[in-house]
Amino acid sequence: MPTLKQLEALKWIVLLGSYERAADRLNTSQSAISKRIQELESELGISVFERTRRGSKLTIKGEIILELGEEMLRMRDRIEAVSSNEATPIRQLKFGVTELTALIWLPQFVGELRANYLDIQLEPEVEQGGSLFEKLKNGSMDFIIAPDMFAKPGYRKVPLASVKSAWMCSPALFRGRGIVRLADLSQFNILTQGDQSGSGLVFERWLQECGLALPRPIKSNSLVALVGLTISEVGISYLPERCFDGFIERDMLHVIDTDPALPSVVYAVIFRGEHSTDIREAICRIARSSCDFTKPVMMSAF
Amino acid sequence: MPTLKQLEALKWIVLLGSYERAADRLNTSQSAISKRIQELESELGISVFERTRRGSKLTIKGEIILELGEEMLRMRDRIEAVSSNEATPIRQLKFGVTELTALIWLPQFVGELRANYLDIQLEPEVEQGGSLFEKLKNGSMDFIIAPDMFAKPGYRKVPLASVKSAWMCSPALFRGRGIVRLADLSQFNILTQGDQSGSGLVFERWLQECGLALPRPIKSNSLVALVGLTISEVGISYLPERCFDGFIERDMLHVIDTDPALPSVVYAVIFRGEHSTDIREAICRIARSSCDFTKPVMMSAF
DNA sequence: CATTCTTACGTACTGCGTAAGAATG
DNA sequence: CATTCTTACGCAGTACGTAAGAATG
Repeated sequence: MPTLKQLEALKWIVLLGSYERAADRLNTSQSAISKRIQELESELGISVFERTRRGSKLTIKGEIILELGEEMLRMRDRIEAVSSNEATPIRQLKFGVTELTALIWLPQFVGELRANYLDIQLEPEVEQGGSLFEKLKNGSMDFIIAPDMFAKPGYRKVPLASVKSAWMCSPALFRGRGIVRLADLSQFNILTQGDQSGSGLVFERWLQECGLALPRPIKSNSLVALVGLTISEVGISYLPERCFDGFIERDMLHVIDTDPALPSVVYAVIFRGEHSTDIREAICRIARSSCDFTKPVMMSAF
Repeated sequence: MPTLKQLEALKWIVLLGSYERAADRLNTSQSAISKRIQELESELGISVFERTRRGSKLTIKGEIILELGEEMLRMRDRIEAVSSNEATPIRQLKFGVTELTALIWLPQFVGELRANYLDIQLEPEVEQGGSLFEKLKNGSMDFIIAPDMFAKPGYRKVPLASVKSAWMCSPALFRGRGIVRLADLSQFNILTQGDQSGSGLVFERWLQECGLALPRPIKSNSLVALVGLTISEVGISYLPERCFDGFIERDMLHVIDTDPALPSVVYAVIFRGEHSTDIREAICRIARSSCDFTKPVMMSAF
């Protein structure tokens, strides 16, 4: 069990180049630093430094540990920052959306938001539902627009729309019309968003319910990547319906109907804490009026 | 300075609902758990629990601290995992690309990769250059394809292509042809990828060199979001040249020529460690043959 | 021989467990 | 009065500093 002190020692040794300088920086003695590293190494059962000659160098694993350690230390700093900040001031409005929203109605939403709150500095981040929810939880976002499947009690959820997905592939892979049996899907490569994605989760549950084992899927965290890979005949994927009608018309994508159809996902505006405020209401109103998960998207370089 | 033990106690208290059960889980006494929480609170100078009645509830800050703490604990676990794993087995190939690559030539790349290495399970992640490099550093990716501006020594970089950016906006905002003075740009809202992005960094350096102060930009981490916002007349942005020619032809985007033009960014395949292997060479060869940063992208829902 | 890390050893203090006390419903 | 957290107190082991020793170039 490595401790933060050990990782902090490691960080400063690497940064300053010697145990002594690290000791100075941390207001302690060289021997203490030496011990921290020794304990780190003995507890992990590896060497973080290559103790060859004078200048010690990090081992491969040492570098990885350093990197993870630095991230942990940054989080510790954030904990301290959160603790000292009395009621964070009126910073900018940070919010998150998924790629689907970014592709379709984010501009509309941002436009209206800016029209109503000219003086607010917006910072929209695009990530998968799971990551968005993490960031909402840990306080680095003010609200998110995402599938509500990640939400637990303690959050204010305002539903926007239900989004339906369908299996799609390149017509070159499969052109069949009618309803396809699930077992027949497994002959194709499955392209999927990982379990950080709302639709990814839906898919995995659906798969379990159907009792289907899928052959080595290709995972990616990006919707546009998935669409591109699907069009390029790498495999089949489940994509939001309607949005890609442009591709279907151009015969670049083909919808596969399955019998237990893929379930829908409900998108919602989600806030930390269950209370309501004027601004929150305004955001929801604007989101509700701008949102549209069916507008066709065209994007093609393939 | 919170410690991991304190945060771990917090985590299990919340998870199991009582000090006692947390103590059991951590093989210690209730009083030890109580002390850890007390120390956590006194060191941070806040309360993490609302000590009302029987069932104590987390405070708002407490929830945020819990969340950050859990992330830290996950990282500690990863450190231990990295340390115990002797030379990770032949897991899947995890790699990262930026959105630009995902939009244009990722399918081509994945297709060729799969043709050459049928048995490998691919996992392409799409993120900004900075995040990709972090993940390469901390060992959660095998290689990345990104602007090489983040790389330090200790990495194998194989350049692919130079990508040039240009200022663009909706023709509705500005239609002027010739060369525009920089000062005149500041009348528009600037849309920018944050400093996690390669082109975002380039932009900020460029801005400093020009001595230009930019008026409250809208930051987003997503290229498609940026393009959408630009087309929707929210502001001007710097986008890769050529890729969006389709929009320019359709009069949805307009290029603004500036005098010190925006500098280019060199994309590269980047690996941890400077050595070369057969697989690495193969990856580079395939990347070099598939890559194409100029193919026009069409994507429109706006 | 100068620099840098490791070892040795005595000490101070942190954090622990037992057990009793306070709060709560 | 049962449950759950806090306090009190003595103990043990951790982590530290000083100072001397080993390695390296």
